[in-house]
Amino acid sequence: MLELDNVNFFERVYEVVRQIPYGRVTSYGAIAKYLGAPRSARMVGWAMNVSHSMEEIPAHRVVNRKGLLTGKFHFDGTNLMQQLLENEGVKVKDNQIVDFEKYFWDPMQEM
DNA sequence: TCTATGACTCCGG
DNA sequence: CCCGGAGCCATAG
Repeated sequence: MLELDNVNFFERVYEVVRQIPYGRVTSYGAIAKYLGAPRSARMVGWAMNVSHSMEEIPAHRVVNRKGLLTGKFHFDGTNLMQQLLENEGVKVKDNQIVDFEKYFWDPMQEM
């Protein structure tokens, strides 16, 4: 069966996430909006959920609009997501990125 | 087919 | 910024 557009949507999500520079972060909504589906931010999250079993996607660089590590619970370790971000020089406090606006990477603006 | 759910976001208070 | 409520939309059962 030929894959539908929603599969391309997933592939595009992965591609955008891979383009996130080292030490930078973005939000689900920004990616969704970049892909032309600003209302499908949740689908981006779903894409991340199934992506961890595929190629190595830096999902830890994708957080919600508040810079909160909402997906940390989906990582193996309890604080693995935070550790990965801090390893890239991103400060994380109480499951939230410090100076989120400073590290924010907007695909619409940067690409 | 319908209902529930969620790694979201926006809006009003 | 915090809280509660509503909108959105693909997936699971």
